[in-house]
Amino acid sequence: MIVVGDLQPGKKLKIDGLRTLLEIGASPIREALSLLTSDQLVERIDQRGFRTAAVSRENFNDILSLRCTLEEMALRQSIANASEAWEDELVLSHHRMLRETRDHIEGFEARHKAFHMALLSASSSPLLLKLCSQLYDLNIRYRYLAGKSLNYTKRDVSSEHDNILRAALERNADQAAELLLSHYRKTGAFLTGLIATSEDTQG
Amino acid sequence: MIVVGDLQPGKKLKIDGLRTLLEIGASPIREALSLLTSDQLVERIDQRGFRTAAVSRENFNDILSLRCTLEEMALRQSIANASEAWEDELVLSHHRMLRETRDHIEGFEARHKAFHMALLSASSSPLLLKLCSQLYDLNIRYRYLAGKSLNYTKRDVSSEHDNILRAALERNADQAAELLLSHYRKTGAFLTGLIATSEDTQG
DNA sequence: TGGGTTTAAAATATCGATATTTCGGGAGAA
DNA sequence: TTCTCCCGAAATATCGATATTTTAAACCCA
Repeated sequence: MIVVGDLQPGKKLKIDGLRTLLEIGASPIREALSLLTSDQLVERIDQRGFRTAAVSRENFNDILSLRCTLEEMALRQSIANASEAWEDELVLSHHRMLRETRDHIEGFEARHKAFHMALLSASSSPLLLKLCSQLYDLNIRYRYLAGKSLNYTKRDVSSEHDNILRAALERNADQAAELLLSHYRKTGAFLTGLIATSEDTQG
Repeated sequence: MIVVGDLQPGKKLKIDGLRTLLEIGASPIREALSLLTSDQLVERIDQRGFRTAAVSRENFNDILSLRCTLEEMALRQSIANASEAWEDELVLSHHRMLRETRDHIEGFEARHKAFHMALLSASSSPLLLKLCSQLYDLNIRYRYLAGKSLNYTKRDVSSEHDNILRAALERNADQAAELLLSHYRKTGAFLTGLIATSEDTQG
């Protein structure tokens, strides 16, 4: 709900409110919020409860920058360790993403993440993969906040994805990394503009 | 307690045991364990409770590799943003570390971390700093596990620290980064050997 | 004797309730 | 009017207890 934007950034998370909303006790909620705290999606304040992580352009650029560094690292490792099983999974996730794009826009985001994680999945570093996954979620949150309306799926991401896929399958790490980072920075620059307008809406 | 090694790696964390040990209720313990889960210090298993994170040479190298990448990035940012306040804090933390080395070995680790974090502290990326802090804790855990006996403080780290400090104060990012990474990799290689012997002791 | 099932014990996850802390309003004094 | 102090309301953090799940042993049957 935080990622998708159902809960406003910087908003106070009243446990009692969530309790009735989710129809479960307070303990599981506290536990969930505690977990999300370390994922940077929830902030904890002294003895004043929890709130959703604030958003800002600085924070967004921070995420984007880290993401580029880590994903490039992971991608190069992944290509270096490439196996046939990895290839299969990559092609499969790519196809599923395309199919989902046509049929139900709903599941696209999940497929999109699956594809990007598949690119990195042959990396030998579990820690790195986990960080990339977390940063992906932090980043996607901004995309949702910028407005689900932005039909960014219609841009030219499709061909970008195709090119990344091709480079990866060709084991061309340099090109794949360049394309991937370009892909991120392009959407990043696009979102940065949108954030500027809605910057003051945070509590 | 996990970092220092009071709780064995891979060991099951019985809530009731911790409850009597720490003399507090079960709820705070669950919450603490949940938080540590995202810090990679505690692993959660389906409905079977928690356990301390397992250790392995792969995991150690994983941590070390990420640490080098992220700290270099942070250090370069930090030096780029260097201010007089940063200089002051850096020199201060370095001096405190030296003083603690002479007087009470106990507090050395805290000072050591403070010094290393001070090096990075002028970085413009809060996320990056948080990650570095987490990775530091993961790394230091291995040092404790390898044995507190290893009087590594007597090695030659002191001069290494001096050189890093000097390079940082001179705003020589390249040299500082090289020295810092060399510093980590040297102790890393040192620990890797020790880990090999105690690898099978994990539950 | 060995395998599979049942059953009891233990541990976990959740719930309801209490105590502590924080937040906001209102009364009183300068 | 404005500042301070105090009190009441609300929310949080913790506790004790219950229910669900897991684990391990005991049992029965082949």
